[in-house]
Amino acid sequence: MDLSIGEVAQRSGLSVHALRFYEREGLFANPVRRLSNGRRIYHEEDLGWLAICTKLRSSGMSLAMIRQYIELVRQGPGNERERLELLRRHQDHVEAQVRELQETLDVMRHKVRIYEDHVARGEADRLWNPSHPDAGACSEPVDRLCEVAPS
Amino acid sequence: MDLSIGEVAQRSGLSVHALRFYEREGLFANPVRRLSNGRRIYHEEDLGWLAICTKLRSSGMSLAMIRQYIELVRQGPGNERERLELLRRHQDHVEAQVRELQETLDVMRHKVRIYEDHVARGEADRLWNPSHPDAGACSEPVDRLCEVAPS
DNA sequence: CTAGACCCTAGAGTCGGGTCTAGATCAACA
DNA sequence: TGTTGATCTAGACCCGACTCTAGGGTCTAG
Repeated sequence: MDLSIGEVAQRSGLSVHALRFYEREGLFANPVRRLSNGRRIYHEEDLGWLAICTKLRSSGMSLAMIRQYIELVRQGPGNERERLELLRRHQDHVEAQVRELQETLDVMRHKVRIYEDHVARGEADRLWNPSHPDAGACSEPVDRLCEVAPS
Repeated sequence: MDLSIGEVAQRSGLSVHALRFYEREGLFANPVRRLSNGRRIYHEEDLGWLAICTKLRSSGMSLAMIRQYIELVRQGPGNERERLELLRRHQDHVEAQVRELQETLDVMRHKVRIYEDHVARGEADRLWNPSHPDAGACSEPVDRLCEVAPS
């Protein structure tokens, strides 16, 4: 069940360019083999790894860190502690990201709700306009727009 | 209560370079005023906006999208629906990110737990080694390493 | 009066992560 | 047989978001 680079691209969602690039960057667990004519052959398991890779990437792990991990794997047994440490570090990192995003969501939801209210009431014209000539008492100052805390 | 660019940099966590860059990119709600000698003066409310800006950035909103938003604000009232739409779009985006990160976390926790188990049991040497000469029955194939689903 | 801290502009450089191009090879089909 | 279409390599290019440099001004303290 050999796969061409095109098939792998389709099934992994990465471009053929990206696949070649990843290979150059040493991101494959097992070196990509070639047909006698030089063309790459991949296998199902490469797709599995690419799926993980993609997840790691989309969670902000750099290619450099992925390479580090896969290098440890290629070195074989004996460095499990290091692998574990690396994984834990990224896990912490992702957890921190989630917390940050949740905070941002609080802010966003707050702002969205306020806009919804005012748009719904049709009062929108008199609000949220820091520099309108008519600003006066009715419009909110810029720092209203900029409030950070959702409460 | 005027603030110099240096003070704003300190208090916002952005570099003076970044502040000038943001200004060029049109990311300030109200245009940054200058002293007669050309130096920028900022105010407290700019810090508020910068704090939001930073949150938006760290949640993956591009400078281009932030500029779009702030341009709507500068245009004054009448475009609240557009602002709302823009905010909602980003909110959806952040929510999707959180879901993705949660999935990634499932994978990571799973892998971490397995590594912990095996490191703890001191059996680590016989596992996780796709290419070791000794591989045989004891070691896990690469696709074990690459499993995606945590269950 | 001068040193040092801070600021200015325009524009070049950097970095990560790809993406694309040129020029060549090769297989299959009409 | 010639034309697709997929692949190959090396290396150039791109984009976003800064970051830094050069060359200069300004302010304050000693």
